[in-house]
Amino acid sequence: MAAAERHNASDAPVHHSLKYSLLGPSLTKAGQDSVDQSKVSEIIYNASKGSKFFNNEETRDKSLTDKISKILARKRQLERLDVSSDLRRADDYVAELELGRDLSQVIVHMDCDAFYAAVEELDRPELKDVPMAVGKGVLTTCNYHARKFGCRSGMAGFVAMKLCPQLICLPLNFEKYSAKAQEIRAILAEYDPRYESASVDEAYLNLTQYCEEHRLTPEEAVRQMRAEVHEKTKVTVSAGIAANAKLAKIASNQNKPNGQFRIASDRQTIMDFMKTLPCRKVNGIGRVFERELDAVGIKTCGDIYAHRAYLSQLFGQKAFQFLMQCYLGLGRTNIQPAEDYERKSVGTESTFREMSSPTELREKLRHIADELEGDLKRTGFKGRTLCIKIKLHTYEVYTRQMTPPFAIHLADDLYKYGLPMLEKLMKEIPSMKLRLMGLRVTHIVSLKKPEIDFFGRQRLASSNKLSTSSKLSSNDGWEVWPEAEFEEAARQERDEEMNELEKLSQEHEEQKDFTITERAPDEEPAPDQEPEKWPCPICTLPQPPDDKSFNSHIDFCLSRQTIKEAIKSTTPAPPLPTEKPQAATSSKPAPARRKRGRPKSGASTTDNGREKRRAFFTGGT
DNA sequence: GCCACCCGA
DNA sequence: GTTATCGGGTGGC
Repeated sequence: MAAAERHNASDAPVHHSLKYSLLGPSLTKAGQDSVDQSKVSEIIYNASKGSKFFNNEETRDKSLTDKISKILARKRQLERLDVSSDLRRADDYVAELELGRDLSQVIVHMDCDAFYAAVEELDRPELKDVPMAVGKGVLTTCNYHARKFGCRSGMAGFVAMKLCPQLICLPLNFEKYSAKAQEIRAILAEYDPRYESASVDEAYLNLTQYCEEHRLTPEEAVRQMRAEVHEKTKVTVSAGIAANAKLAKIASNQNKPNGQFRIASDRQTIMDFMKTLPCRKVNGIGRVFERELDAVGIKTCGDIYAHRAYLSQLFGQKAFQFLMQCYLGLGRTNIQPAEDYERKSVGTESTFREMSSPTELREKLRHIADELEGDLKRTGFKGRTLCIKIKLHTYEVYTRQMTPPFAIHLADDLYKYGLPMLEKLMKEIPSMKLRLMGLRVTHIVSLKKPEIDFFGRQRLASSNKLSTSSKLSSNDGWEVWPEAEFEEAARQERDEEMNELEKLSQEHEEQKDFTITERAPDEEPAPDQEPEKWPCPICTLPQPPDDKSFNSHIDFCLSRQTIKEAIKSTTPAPPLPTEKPQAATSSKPAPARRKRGRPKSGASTTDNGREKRRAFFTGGT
């Protein structure tokens, strides 16, 4: 007994960061201000101790500690070096950002309070007065009674039960939640028809126009909107009002639940607000990045400035830019429907009881392939690259990818190309026991005929809003090109891609090892073909799309180039990620074992109620 | 330019 | 007894 206690006492301080990490990713969420975190932490720690999950967390914690000591060593090194050029670059960047600061928009982030739990409470009002959570295994959310006990979203169910034995856990009912979400969205649309849903229960709105037209202050408009939502749907929402999305998001957490908060749109107010704001409050800074920043002496966004000369070298260019924008309180002001964002991948994965038998694992893969086929059918995509993911019983994760000779979407193909990767992993990791398997396709190709624009994004059903709204970014270049011409060009490009794909597929069926035809420049054109120089020097299409002549194809390509250039040159600041062409070979041998990458990214939205995401590290101001 | 891995929501 | 899905960044090669 005494020995055990002594042991506890001695290893507790060592595990300080681990305990903090075990508190979970949603530590900054509302409702736990009055909670004794150290007590909660002890309970979680003791409930988890010794489990495989815990051991994995411990490993991760150690390697993060190692990584941090490297960062610190690098920092000490930099402090002895001449960083004046980095300092100047940082100051130039600040000046540039400051020039682009836009305080003219009224951006609102609205967030439903404990949404899933709130919806369940509507059906069963008696649950309002007791601690209750939604989600089995892992809590998806919980009501404010439960939060008083330290329960939080993302927490393991059994841990939550340790914290609060009387906790009632309900199963998820997504249909119910999306139905309610639709009711709410209908109201949001009255305030901003181009509102952007960030997830089922969150949305961004630009109320600039609404406030002007109705002669309302932002506070009044938001109060009215929240009241209307509450009245019509019986759900309470919190909201943040500010000059940009990043600030609005932070503000919406300020007076939760059922409250609102405005950060006034003047520079000094914003700077003062950021000065004392803990970094972790910013969307995109999670547990890991928080620890890294803390280690170099950055706890609040205000602290960032003093370290500006080192950030790029310590955390990378993107993180540097992101952090400087945090310091200045800058964020994006363009709010747009989630459908305007381009999906990049479709995948599925599932956790199961540990298994190691090759036969069972193959069956599992087949099942996942079936699932993915269903998802691809529903969403209307094929994928050029197939990725497999496995999680061992130790929680170690491995991924492998390969590129089939043509874009795939059928379960048979998903399985056929996935299996070799799985088999190879089984060889590399003797007697491996798995707890999760997943498949995902990337470099996806849309099979949907309708409305795909040059960038692969879906266009709006009703495009009139775009051209008529004067306030809304007239600088994005859309208006430059007549609608009809645009549509036609988009249609052509679609058709060409389809043709190319079909060709590739057929080609494959005929000859096993297909390679992109790369003809030597001096080679003779095939006899009965028109004078041409395939592959196309502009779009690299290997051969004539359908019955198009080379010249007409070139015309099309050239016009498309100029359109793209026009759009690019009229598009404002943020350096968009460069377009990445695709093509790949099969998977490589596995060096394996842990490494650490850099953080960055986030935000999720839904198309039909499902997930999607977007970047803020790249997001402009 | 691809791949594997990691982070965050 | 610790999820599922997606986007993005980094570093190695």
